[in-house]
Amino acid sequence: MNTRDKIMDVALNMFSERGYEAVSIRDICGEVGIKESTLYYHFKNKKDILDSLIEKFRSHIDGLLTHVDEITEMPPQKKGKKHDDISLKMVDSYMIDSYLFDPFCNLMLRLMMIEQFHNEELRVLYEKTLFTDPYEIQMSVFKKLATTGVFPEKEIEWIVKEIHSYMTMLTFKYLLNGELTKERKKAYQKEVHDFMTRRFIA
Amino acid sequence: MNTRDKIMDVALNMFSERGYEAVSIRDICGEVGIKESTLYYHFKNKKDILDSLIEKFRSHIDGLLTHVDEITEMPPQKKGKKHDDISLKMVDSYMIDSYLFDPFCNLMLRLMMIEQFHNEELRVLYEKTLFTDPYEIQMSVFKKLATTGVFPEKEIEWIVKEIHSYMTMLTFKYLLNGELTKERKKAYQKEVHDFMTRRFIA
DNA sequence: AAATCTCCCTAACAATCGTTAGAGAGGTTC
DNA sequence: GAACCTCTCTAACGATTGTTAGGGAGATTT
Repeated sequence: MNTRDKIMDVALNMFSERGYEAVSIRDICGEVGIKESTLYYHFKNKKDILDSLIEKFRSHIDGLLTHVDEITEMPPQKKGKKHDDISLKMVDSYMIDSYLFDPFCNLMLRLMMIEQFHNEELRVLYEKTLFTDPYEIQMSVFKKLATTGVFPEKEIEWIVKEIHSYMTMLTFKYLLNGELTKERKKAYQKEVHDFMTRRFIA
Repeated sequence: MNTRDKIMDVALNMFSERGYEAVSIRDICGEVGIKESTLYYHFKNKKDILDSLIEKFRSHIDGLLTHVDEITEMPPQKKGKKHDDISLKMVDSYMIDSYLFDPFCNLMLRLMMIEQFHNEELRVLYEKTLFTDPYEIQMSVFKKLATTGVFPEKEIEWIVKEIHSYMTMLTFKYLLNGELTKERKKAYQKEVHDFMTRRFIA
């Protein structure tokens, strides 16, 4: 990892725990192992580090959304296959592993959570990433499932609201609360599984 | 309002927007209209302001929880009265007006949200106030409703989980996101009403 | 071989940080 | 009237903040 990436990595870890203003250039440089003036060779000022992190996150998210689009264009599942398979697969693989649990994304979500109240740009990104996008993705997935006839079309809106609210609550409870440990990840996954099982199988 | 209360009021407003470390003693004193040394007559140091806010919040919450206990000891509703009346009343009056919408509590919740990642005391309080307590209160209310026979007992756990997750999601989406405007409050209340209506009446 | 570019350093700048010593004005108690 | 208490002030302290000027070692280009 080059110096620039190292700075961004260390800065994100510190920003997401203590907040942007509370972290000093010297804190970051001390952890990276460089002098302050070296940091200013790679970034024009402190704000530039934050902006670069936001930019990196935006393109990361764009990549994920494109990927989700491809997934939902999959041909309909074979008959006989339980319909929770596809939804769980989508939810597990894309929403969770490469997003909520992904170390970079998880720290960025924490940073947005912390900074949203005095940084309008981050507030908008926070709302989009945690509320708008997941809801629209789930809606799109379930609308496609509906065309295969597994749900009555008119119930879809409330089914998605139910899933979305449950997963959002769990996200705040387990993934954006304290350190992201394996235990929290397991607790999160267990609750999602229980919910999906009860809602779509039992 | 005396000087001490004014300091706490201004400090909470600033802490909840920019975070504890990012707010300086001079910021607070400038807004209150006093010199820094005067602040140190009322508080022994900066941390003491935060501790006093936490203490105030704790006793505020204790009062609310006691009140909720009294409410749930109400005699069973008359037959024929729709069971959503009581739940909506409880939810509206106690969870919302005197908690989530209450200016002091709302700012404290934002402060806990911001500081939870590097203040274990606030993290624990945050988890209790936003997740544990509301869930237990709702569970207790609905268990009492069940004794009147309006719900099958065995479904209660999932009914409460459904309500709790929905309200938690809405709380983060509308009440702990941006400025707490009348529009957000209305949007929150509308979504709660729609959910309750659909879930328990339609 | 000379010149340029890349990346890091030492050393310092003015501004701001949390905090404190000590004084003074106004009211209450001996 | 002297002593005391409550509350605010002026003025300063050492430490830390973001940032910059200028230099040097090593690799690359001319």
